[in-house]
Amino acid sequence: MSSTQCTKKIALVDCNSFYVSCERLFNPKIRKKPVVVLSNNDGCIISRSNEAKALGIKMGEPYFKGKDIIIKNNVQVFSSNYSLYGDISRRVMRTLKRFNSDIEVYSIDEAFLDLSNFTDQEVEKVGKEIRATVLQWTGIPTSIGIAKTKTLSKVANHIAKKTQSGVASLIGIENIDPILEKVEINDVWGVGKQLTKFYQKNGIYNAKQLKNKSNTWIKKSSNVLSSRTAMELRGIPCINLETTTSKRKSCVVSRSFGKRVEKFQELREAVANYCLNASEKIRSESLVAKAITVFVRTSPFQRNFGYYSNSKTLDFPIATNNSIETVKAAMSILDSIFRNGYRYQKAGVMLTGLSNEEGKKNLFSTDKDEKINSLMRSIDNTNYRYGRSTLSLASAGVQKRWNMRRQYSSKIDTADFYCLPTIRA
DNA sequence: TCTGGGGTCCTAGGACCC
DNA sequence: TCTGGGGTCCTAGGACCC
Repeated sequence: MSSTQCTKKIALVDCNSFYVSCERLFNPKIRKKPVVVLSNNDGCIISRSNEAKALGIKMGEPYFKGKDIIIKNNVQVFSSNYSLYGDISRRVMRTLKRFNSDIEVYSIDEAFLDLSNFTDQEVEKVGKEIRATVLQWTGIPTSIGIAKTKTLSKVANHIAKKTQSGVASLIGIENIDPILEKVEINDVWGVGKQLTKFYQKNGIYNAKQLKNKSNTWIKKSSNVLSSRTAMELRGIPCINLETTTSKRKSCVVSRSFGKRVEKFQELREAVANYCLNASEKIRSESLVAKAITVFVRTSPFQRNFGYYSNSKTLDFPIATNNSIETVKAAMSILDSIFRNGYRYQKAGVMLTGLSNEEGKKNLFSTDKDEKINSLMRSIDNTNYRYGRSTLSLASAGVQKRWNMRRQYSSKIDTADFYCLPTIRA
């Protein structure tokens, strides 16, 4: 059997500056200009155009710290608009599925594709075709890296980002050591801050050096994940393509507040709202939760007011997705972890131990449960039709002074007819 | 003044059982 | 007085990803 037939060929398709590219779709005026998109609450810079990167604006930098450069260079700033990005993302993924229906949607802007069916010679051409098609059909520019393993396709993708064609393949290259030598250890997929520190202390500064370390040493001094990374750098696939979407195991809704919150009542409202969102989300996926965790905290960056952070978990007697029950549990947790005299910056709700709804019925199920379920269904339907929080619980409040800031929103809604761009002939 | 949000997996250590 | 050893399960915390 020739090597062409038995080696895997994995492509990683990554959208370039994804959130910025989405904003640019509907706003041609900002196409060649420096643009950034901010995180929730307009807190950090989480997407940058190449022009913005060239100005030295860093990924994840707090907005207020980058403001000087931004104003001086007339950088266009946008609050994040996740319903828009989610919608564009689905279009991109749908396009990719035309080339291979078995894709792994890895994140909102990335997907792995199995191109093993193509020959070594064809694969780069196919990559270019994928790139051109996505660009033509969705308007989103991508970079594509192709290699024998996922970890190596990440490496290839780094290289693709710097090339004119936007596509880079490591397939068919006899010795990739010279390439790996140029990849800094912290740029390797699976190597974060802590591992970088650890590897550097042990004389490992680039991908080639990690590749050549013995597996037993890596496993002993780190863990199995790290040895998998090293194996993948050697071209041996250890991380499978996850083409079937598995049910999630937890659901978190948490937000930083637009203004610091000090009043118990306001904190209660916020947590009740997060709880409603989380419950609705798991209901929409036919899941029930075994337990709920609530956490609150003050800003970790401004400790001059005193730092406080606490969380607590409650188990439900019977797994549930009923908002009335989750809110009640959340409120009782909050009662016990709230401390007076702090300026709260963030709170959140976590539903854990999720499982399928069908398993929920048991000896103790009653008619009352059925009534509550149908109530939840009609709340969800109404909110779907007339907008979120048309129907809510009294504890969720109406003022929402704690709501997040979104000062720079483009307000583009792909589901809204009036937001369609107009084309003048 | 102003520092995001949502996931997964692994490991160590404790509780518990026989 | 002497106080084993091995297994499982659960959880909290940490590290990583985008």
